[in-house]
Amino acid sequence: MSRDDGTSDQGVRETASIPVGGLSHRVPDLGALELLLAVARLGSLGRAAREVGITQPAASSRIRSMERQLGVALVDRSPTGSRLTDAGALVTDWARRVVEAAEAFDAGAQALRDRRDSRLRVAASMTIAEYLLPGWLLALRAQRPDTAVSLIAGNSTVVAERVLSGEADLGFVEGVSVPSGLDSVVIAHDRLIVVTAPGHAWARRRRALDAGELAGAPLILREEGSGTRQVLDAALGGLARPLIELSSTTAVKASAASGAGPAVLSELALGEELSARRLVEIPVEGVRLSRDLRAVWPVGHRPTGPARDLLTLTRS
Amino acid sequence: MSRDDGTSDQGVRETASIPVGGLSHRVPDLGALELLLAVARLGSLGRAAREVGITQPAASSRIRSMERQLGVALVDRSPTGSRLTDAGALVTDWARRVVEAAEAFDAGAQALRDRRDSRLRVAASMTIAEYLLPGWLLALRAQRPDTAVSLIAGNSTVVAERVLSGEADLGFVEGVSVPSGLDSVVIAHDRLIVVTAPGHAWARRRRALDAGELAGAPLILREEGSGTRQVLDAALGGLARPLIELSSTTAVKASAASGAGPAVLSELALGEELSARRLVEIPVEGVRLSRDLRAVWPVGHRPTGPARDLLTLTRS
DNA sequence: CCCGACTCATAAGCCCACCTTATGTCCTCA
DNA sequence: TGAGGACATAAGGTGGGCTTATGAGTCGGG
Repeated sequence: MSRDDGTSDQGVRETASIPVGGLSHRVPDLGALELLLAVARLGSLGRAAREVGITQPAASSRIRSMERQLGVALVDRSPTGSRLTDAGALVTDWARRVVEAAEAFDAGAQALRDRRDSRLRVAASMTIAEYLLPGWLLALRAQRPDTAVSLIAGNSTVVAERVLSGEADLGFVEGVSVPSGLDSVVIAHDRLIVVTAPGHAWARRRRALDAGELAGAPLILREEGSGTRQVLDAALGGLARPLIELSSTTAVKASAASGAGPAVLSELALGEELSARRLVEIPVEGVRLSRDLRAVWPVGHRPTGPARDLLTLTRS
Repeated sequence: MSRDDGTSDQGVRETASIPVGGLSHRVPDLGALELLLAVARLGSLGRAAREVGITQPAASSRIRSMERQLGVALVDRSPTGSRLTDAGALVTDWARRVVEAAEAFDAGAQALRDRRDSRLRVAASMTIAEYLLPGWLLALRAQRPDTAVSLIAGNSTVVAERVLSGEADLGFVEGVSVPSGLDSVVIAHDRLIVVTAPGHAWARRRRALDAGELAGAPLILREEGSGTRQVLDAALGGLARPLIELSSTTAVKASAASGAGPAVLSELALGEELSARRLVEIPVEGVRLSRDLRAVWPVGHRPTGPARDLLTLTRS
């Protein structure tokens, strides 16, 4: 009420950086987005309200304030029910992606929480824990809703220790060699790929890059010591030449997308950027940039119960 | 409208609702996630607080309550600053994806808001508006922070009308033929792909599917009338055999991922599912499942100014 | 023809989550 | 050893969002 959003922002003085003036003031909260999805699915404010556990007037008001916030009518109300407007359908689709990301967050966080006494204890490398595990956990939850999962993240050594000591029922590691004392199965392949902004010269090449070209070109990279960097250095024989070194995958992606140069990243980190063409993949040949992702367990003790379910989920 | 969602939607019970007891009670709100990202980046609660426009005690309390909610310590506080714990690093990465989705939501919503008088008015097909445009707008905002964009979404006919009448400065359409009176350039290719759960028999095939096999197999599909369905029917000569018909792309993905059968979807909708191997692509040959995505403008009036900037962004 | 069941909207009041200001404690560095 | 930064704690205000209670429009059937 007191905050009428006029044409442009009310004085947000903020720091120098260009973007971000408080996302949370312009984007409805997760509860509201969930409610919107429920309305889309159920065709009625009242039923949607019941589904998310609030009363009908609360839902009505919440949708209305969301419409005010966005400046767009989202639903057509009628005495027979509510349907999304065209704009509403679009907004709902965007909302769905936020909610899906939140679900992945939740799945991961929930596993992280119950360090102890969970029915299924998983140890995983950072990359796997970060990018793959939340999705697996969502799938597992769909099959076995009552399975509590706990997660320990660390490097291969840590994972091996936990699995061997029985602190974890199942482990996931990346890398070529399997720690001794463990049986394993390959569940996927992680591949480092070279990407550039669509406008970069390399994006118009016909030929694939060869090892020499890749090693000779200045690249946007994660800092030395990161897993990604290690794989790349190993593949090139320690020759990778950094144009910039950044400390987060996101920073590398943003930098490459803005045209600063070619970057090398795990394909796991690049789902949307590639399909939306914010970045394009540059073929490379003659360089071994892929490594296996493996599930591991103590020799002879094939996973059973929930661990076996999870393993099944992850395998092709 | 080539859209749907809703008409006889009421009957679709979706997947048997899994758990969901209110995501928003288990996931911190967007403001808290933004704050966490700021802490990760700046290494200090106080500086992070300043960046997001709150006071240091507010930030302290907010992070603390987030840790209580998640049951995990996220940051190591010290008199010299704050660093993420291991768990915190993981949570921050998951949080980043939520925030990124929210940024895309915001970019889209902002364009949707200013129907009138914006400096750059874009008309786009539903698919493009849904999946590609938010990303482009984020990129555009990075280059030209002060460009206000408005968006009209509709089918090819609507887009053509708006562009020809001057109500839109630039249009984006999908499909083979370009409406007359418009010049165009291909900016990307949308491809329908066949996907299954990793455990499905097709996922172990060696050979690519041929048209006959695809036409003969019962598929999980969007309902008749949807854009996706039209392209598929055209490619197969109207022969697509539905195993289930669902009214949203998400429902189709979920159903396929749970192993119900093979599905056919636009690759734009499948970024993360593929890289996380929740779904795997089944190669197909002998069927034309791709269509061009084109930018369009009135014959002879090449885009200038912000429209040209946007166009440049979208092209390889 | 009107009653019951459904839809959504409005009004009034409560409550808690979150913010702010004002302090205190600990550490580091010059 | 004192200045300055970083975080924690305490007390107080405010508003957003919830609830209950009610009203109004539409549909369909006895």
